[in-house]
Amino acid sequence: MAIYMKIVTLKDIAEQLNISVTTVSKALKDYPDVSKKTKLQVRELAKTLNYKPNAFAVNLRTRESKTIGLIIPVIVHHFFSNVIKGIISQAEKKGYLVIILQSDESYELEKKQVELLLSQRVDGVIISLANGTAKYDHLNEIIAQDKPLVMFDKIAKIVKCSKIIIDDRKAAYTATKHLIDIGCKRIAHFRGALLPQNSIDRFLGYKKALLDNNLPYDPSLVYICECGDMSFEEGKKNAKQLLKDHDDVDGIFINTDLVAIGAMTEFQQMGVKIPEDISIVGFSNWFMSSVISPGLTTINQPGFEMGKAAFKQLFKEIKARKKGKSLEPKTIVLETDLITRASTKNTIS
Amino acid sequence: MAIYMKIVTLKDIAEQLNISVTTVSKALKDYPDVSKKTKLQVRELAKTLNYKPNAFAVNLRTRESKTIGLIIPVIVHHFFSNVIKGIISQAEKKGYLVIILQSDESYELEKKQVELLLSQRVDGVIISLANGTAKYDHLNEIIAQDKPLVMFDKIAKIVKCSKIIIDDRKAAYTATKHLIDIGCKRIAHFRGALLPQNSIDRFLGYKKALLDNNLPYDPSLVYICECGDMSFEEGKKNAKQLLKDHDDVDGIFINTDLVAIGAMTEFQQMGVKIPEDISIVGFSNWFMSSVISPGLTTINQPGFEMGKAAFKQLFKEIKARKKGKSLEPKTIVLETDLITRASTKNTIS
DNA sequence: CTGAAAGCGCTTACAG
DNA sequence: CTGAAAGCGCTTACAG
Repeated sequence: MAIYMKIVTLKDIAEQLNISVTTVSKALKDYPDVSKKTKLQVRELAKTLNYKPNAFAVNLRTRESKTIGLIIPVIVHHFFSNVIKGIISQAEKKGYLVIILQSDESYELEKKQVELLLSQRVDGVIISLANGTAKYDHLNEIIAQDKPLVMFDKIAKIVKCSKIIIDDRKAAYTATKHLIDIGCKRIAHFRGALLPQNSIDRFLGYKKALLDNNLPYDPSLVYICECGDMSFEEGKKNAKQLLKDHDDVDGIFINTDLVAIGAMTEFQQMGVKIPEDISIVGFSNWFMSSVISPGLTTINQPGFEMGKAAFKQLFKEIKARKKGKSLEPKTIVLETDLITRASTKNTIS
Repeated sequence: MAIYMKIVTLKDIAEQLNISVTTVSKALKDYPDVSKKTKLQVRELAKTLNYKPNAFAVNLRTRESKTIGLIIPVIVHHFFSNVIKGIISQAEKKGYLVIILQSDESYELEKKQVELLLSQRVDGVIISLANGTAKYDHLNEIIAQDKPLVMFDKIAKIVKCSKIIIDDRKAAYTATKHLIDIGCKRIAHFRGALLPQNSIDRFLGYKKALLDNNLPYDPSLVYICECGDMSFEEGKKNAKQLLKDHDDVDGIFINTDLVAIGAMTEFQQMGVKIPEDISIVGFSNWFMSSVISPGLTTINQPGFEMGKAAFKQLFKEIKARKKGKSLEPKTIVLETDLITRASTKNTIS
């Protein structure tokens, strides 16, 4: 019973007005060499018939789809979903659509997804690497096809493309220094996965803060996670292990809030008091961290801004390519800050 | 210095093998009327040259893009990001890509985004309506173009398309009944926005539970939110107002966990004890609700499953259309359950 | 088993 | 100011 609309093409408009398809096309695109009268007629009819250019044909002709691809490790994740939001909002402003894929921290999946996006001929790719990614052929293929590629958060330094990051080493240094400043002497670190550059840098920042402040660096205080993406559980597990291994730890710098919250949950169940017995600093500033109790001191990582910056950079590179230019890869470093809450002792009070 | 790869077409392969483009195309698609020998040759060369069909051309010919559109009110949202994950994971299995747009609870934006998706000629659309959506022309246009449309969570009953929902009325009834069972006598309700069907149904479930259990229904106990998407703040605001208006309330059924968490935060700051003074039940079972203290009793809403079901239904309809059939719209109701935590008094202990 | 041809719906260089 | 023509890279009905 529904009234199905016929899909209108340039040809339909041309026939109804008894002019050529060429002229219709030009009129709609406001070419200067079409008479005002014709333009008006064409536009009016196009509106009446609800004409929409067939994107498939336009894509084929113009060799661009106004669509970009985004690959992220996890979607249900405060930081990453903020990045998605940033990318989408910025893309929409410039008339671009975003195809989103989730690599689930798997290199194999990530590789397949890059292939998929390339075969869909997206105009560019934004990616945050899976923890498992240690080979970069799939990324180099994007570059070899002369397609813009922007990495953010979990990057590979060796890949020649633009990157949007924070200064992970500095942020981790600040986080650890805060623990030192409030008097912690034995500071552990839950670093998460081994591979990603940001986890390496955060570890280095932690270590440097210790050494700069005359605290010994003890490798047995650093907990690595071989697991996949079970952050909350990982925090609980590490916390339990830590209590067995070391009874003298008085502070922990934990890579990622979700892990920190897992650890706090475990500690509270075991009767360990935060911050009286152990002070905790997280990383990322998930919304959750502000509503749990005690509130979690953490490093604020600007997800939304990273997303915006990533798309802006990608867009610049897309535009440059259209003009036949090629931009030098650029690395943009966004600011972070320490947000102190009740999970670390307040020296003032 | 980078080695740019030439993009290979069927024509390139055909020329190198001295056969026709037709045969190459058929060989790659494993048509039965091509000799084994030719097929082997073609495939091998295609592989060597890293041939990838030009999706733009394929789309134009086949009139489908293997891409669907998804419009959701908010991305940074535990429930919705789970839905996204469900849709993407299912779509990937079937070789479909997903373009995601965020309506920000705005009808105007949502309308524009539908236009965008239609002009991109996606193969189908999945949507959860903005709170502000009260007109459905844009949705009917999708249907008029004979494109599959699936709604989930925030639906419009009047639109003739498939829907994936939960039994909101029943779930709200269960939530309210739980408050009654543990002895609450004056139960308030934060219903959120006025328009969306699910908020209406949840309100009706709340009301019915009261009446079925001989508790008077008092409209002044129902708090509506005219604001946009500021859920946490909304909870705080309502909680504050509630304390001013009514000092006898002993239970609240709050639409959406995030609002509930805002309310709990406010109550704790005001010295109101949960659950001793007021018991609280949320809706949606955000991860956060399990780690705050006290834990929030809530209704578990299966976001991931909803996403999967939504794509599955859309896929069925896409397939049916290809065969020239048209499926009757189907409404799928997923199960929910009550998860009791410390925010409601435990009658057993 | 192979291939010439038409066509999907646009855009644009070119001619008039 | 207008339009015929070529072409983007495929797919497929049809002929041989």
